[in-house]
Amino acid sequence: MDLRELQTFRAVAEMGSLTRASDRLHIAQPALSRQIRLLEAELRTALFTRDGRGMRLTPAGEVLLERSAGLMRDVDRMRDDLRSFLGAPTGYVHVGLLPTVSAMVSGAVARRVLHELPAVTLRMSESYSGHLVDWLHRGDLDVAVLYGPSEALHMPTQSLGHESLVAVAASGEHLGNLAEMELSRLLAEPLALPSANHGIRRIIDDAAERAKYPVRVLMEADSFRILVNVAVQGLAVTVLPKSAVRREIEAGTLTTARIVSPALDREVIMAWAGNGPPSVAASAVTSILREEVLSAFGFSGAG
Amino acid sequence: MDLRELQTFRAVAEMGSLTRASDRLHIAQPALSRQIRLLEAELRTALFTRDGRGMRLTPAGEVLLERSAGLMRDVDRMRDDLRSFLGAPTGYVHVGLLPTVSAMVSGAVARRVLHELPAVTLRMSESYSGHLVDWLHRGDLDVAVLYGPSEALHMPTQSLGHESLVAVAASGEHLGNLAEMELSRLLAEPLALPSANHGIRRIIDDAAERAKYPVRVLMEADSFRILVNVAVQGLAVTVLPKSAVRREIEAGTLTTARIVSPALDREVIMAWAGNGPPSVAASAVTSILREEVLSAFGFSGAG
DNA sequence: TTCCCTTACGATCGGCGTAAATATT
DNA sequence: AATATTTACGCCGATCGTAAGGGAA
Repeated sequence: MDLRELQTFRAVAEMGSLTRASDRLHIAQPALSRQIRLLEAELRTALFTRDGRGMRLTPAGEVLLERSAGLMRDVDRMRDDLRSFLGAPTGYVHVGLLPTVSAMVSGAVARRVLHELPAVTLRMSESYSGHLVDWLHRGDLDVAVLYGPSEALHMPTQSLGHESLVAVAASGEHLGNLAEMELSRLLAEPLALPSANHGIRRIIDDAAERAKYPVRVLMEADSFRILVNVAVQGLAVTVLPKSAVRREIEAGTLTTARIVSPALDREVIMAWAGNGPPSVAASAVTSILREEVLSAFGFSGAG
Repeated sequence: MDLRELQTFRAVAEMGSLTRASDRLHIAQPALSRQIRLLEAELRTALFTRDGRGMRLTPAGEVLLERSAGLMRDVDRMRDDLRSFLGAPTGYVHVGLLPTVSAMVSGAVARRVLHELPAVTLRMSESYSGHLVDWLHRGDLDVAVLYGPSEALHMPTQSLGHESLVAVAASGEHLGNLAEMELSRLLAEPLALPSANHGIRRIIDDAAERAKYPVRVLMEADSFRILVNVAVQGLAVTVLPKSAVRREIEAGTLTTARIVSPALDREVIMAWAGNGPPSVAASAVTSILREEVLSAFGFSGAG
């Protein structure tokens, strides 16, 4: 068993065909056929069934595909760490960001990593909490910025600070010049919110339920950009972290009001995949990411 | 980076010399020199310092040696598991046993594994609790039988049952024909015990301390065979699990008395290394081991 | 018939082993 | 001077790519 054979196996398994894998790997099909044959001989187990229309994994093949994934990651990370040993952090780092966080820090993080960690290949993915947590558990992400609470994540986390949520509406509409707005009053406005189980929505629903207020939304949208656009149009009021709409506030297109009775906020945390210590490169990127999040959210230090 | 290169690296690092590693690997020195050179080139890091008297690891080399160990284990286990997929469990299984347990079950376990799991290469190591726990944590052992309590081991465990300790002496000496003996009376006899921090000794010391009895030992010996021999000579009384001296009891050379006020016992547990699920072969051996321990100790089922 | 995997075979590349050179204590 | 690593070089084996063969839908 060879790392090259394993890589070939994975490509074939993912492509479902020697022909397509040979395109991706830039190796002739017969060579791949031979590698798979040798691998199956060594393991004394059929990894694929050939059905004249491609290659499909046997149960044993499924097992190998699963287990080899972690192995290949470990190898890559070890190689990167050794290369980082003398000189600059080197390697591949995959960061997960929530859309609102991404909007605030992705540009600055990208710029700083490019300048300060030139040997690091950075990948940033933007998605929702549930997905990010899954990816962390699967080891696809090195680090992610999410919203708490951190319990039940079953992985190492660090709190960065608490961020308050504000009601957001087009300037001159709905909110008037109010600096504060009670939750009960907010819930009477026409609302555009994310759908159930998204971070912000859950906070609002929980607070409303505790206070026995009903929540009636005008429309739901699972993208904070859509929500911002809807608010800009003056169609509805939405709820967001204030820093996510800083630009629109400065441009004068949106106004905000702090929500009170109760005050709504959420905890910003960093989370790491639990499998082994982070790579040198991932640690370096994490430092930058932490600094940028703290500064973008106006947090002081550790939360 | 290649698994073969990694294996070569590890051999050189452990031998401290290309020449000696070439003996062990049955490969000419220049070939090894070349492999190391290529590996260092790929990682862009010196792994060894050459000082005319051999090869010594650099700090980067130390890191690679450490991290590659887990990797190679993972590879081997994956290969074994795939080979076990169709047909009989296959591969290498390392079992750790305490001396007393080893005396009772190692023969039966070896026989059954040989017959029932012919494709498994079994290795059994006998040592004391502290060592076994270390080896489990380092991943050197697949499974071990130890004594509880299982707390603070920080690894998966299963309780097999509680085993009572008995006072052991040569027939006709010290114990007379007593079936039971109070702890206070036991402590007045000339005692041969393991030294502090060994499992049985700790139980005795703890019980004595709780009852405010002083513990005075005639001699200490960190081997249960020595203790048995000392007891057979009629020189002292010792404390052991009854099943460990079953043979001598049947031969009539030793007699035992159950210890009461308080009754002393210890929990027999199995423990696994926490890193990843056990291999197919390890699971199969574990089943046999569990059955043999339960039967040797006269336990009924799960403890 | 079409698509895809397998077999066959010549060519190339990489790695091993022997032998000589070099460096360090 | 002795010991151990590195360099040089010829040889063999492994793997690749091209081309032809074989099954299944």
